[in-house]
Amino acid sequence: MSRFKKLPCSFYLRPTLTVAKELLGKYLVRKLGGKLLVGKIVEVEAYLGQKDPASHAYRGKTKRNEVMFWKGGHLYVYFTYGMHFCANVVTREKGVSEAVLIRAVEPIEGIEIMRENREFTRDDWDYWNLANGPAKLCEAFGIQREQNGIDLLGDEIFIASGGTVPKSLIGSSTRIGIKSATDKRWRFFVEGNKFVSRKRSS
DNA sequence: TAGTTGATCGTCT
DNA sequence: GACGATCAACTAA
Repeated sequence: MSRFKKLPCSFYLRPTLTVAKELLGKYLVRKLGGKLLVGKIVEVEAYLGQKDPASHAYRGKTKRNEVMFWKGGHLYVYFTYGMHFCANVVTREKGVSEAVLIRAVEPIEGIEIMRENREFTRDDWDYWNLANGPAKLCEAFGIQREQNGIDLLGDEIFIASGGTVPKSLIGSSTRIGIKSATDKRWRFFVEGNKFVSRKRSS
């Protein structure tokens, strides 16, 4: 799959807000059972560790958020609400607990596999609904607890270069589902893209 | 169509 | 013992 070129480690070592914006338009690639799942990233949120009251790492390192302190280029997967997983890309150098939450992707390849993973049965659910939310994305891509701490420079899961979204098309807003730090507009998404979460269908 | 709530459990206080 | 970086179903208007 030379079409999908893995991003180098250096991509993840830059400032988190920069990485967050540049992740838009890139491809999330997941190898699962010999099949390839690919989605274009259209929505992310930045979590700036100790500077950010909404971050898991705000109060310091714990067993749960340990991966956020690792070197950029790892995957931090956490379990929440008793039933959901969310995937983050760890950024910056080792010891800095910053990460980017991947909130939504546009399915590109392996759509049938994603359908199976999400157990789609209803015909009126179209594919734009497969991964337009952090927990749905993880379900569709088969990302669970075992993928916590995985190396994004490996072959199982990685981010591949793709189009870069022009600044004029990057929208920002407050982050979703959190109650603190609502003055930080660290959610970024592709303006007008129908695969972004929290958009009503019509 | 907008607002509210139940499901469900690992992690932290 | 309480709550959460969520989702989807349900209720009211």
